Amino acid sequence: MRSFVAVADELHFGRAAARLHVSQPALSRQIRRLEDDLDFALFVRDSRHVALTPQGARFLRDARPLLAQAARLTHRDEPGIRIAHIFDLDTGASSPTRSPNAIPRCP
Amino acid sequence: MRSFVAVADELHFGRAAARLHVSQPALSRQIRRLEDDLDFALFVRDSRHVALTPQGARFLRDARPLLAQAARLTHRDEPGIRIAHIFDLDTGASSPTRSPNAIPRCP
DNA sequence: TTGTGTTACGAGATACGTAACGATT
DNA sequence: AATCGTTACGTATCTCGTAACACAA
Repeated sequence: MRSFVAVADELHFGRAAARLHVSQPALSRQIRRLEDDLDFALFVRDSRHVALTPQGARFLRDARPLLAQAARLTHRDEPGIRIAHIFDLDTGASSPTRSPNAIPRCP
Repeated sequence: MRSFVAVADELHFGRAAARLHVSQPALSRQIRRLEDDLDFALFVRDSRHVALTPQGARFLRDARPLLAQAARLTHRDEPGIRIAHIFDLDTGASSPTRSPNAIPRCP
């Protein structure tokens, strides 16, 4: 899906591939595989232009927030700023038996 | 993440593996890989009990809606009911040049 | 001929299942 | 002894990058 969004942004497989640090054939295959999984076409390849299909545009609208949320999940404490939820502070304090892995990422 | 939710539901690797139609070692590796990617532990394995860590519980709260949304994206027209958005009706009608692939899934 | 997307193909990485292991009850 | 999670190991599958191809401007 990340690859799909990149291609949808660039509307150009070469530039999208460079942006993703992947070869153009690999990207082409990724998109085809996604289309096979979804059972509908995401792009119309005009062999000179790349355009979103209506279904591709719809998928794009839903894919962006999903990727954003997933990124938020995965790199939760990556930046230098720690963000905590009051409930987490609570749960963290209520079971101080043994911190499973205390990785001091922000010294 | 689907595997993680299964284990979190069952709190038992064997049952979760059966539910996912995968072997127990494979599931164990999947969870470990996810923990490695996230850089924090999701479960505490007591060699007799499995429990969520506070961070695992937090991850679970966020993972469920994300998976639900992803499933909605992937099997959009799977059931017998077709759901359309008014904007999609519009976009579909505004470019009737050529339907990229018209797969009549509901005869 | 140049630019762009797609196939072909061999190589490396990934993920699985079976089997063996360690720990706990 | 039984149960439950993990590690070892060989194998099948997947995915990549390079090279070759097809097609249009």
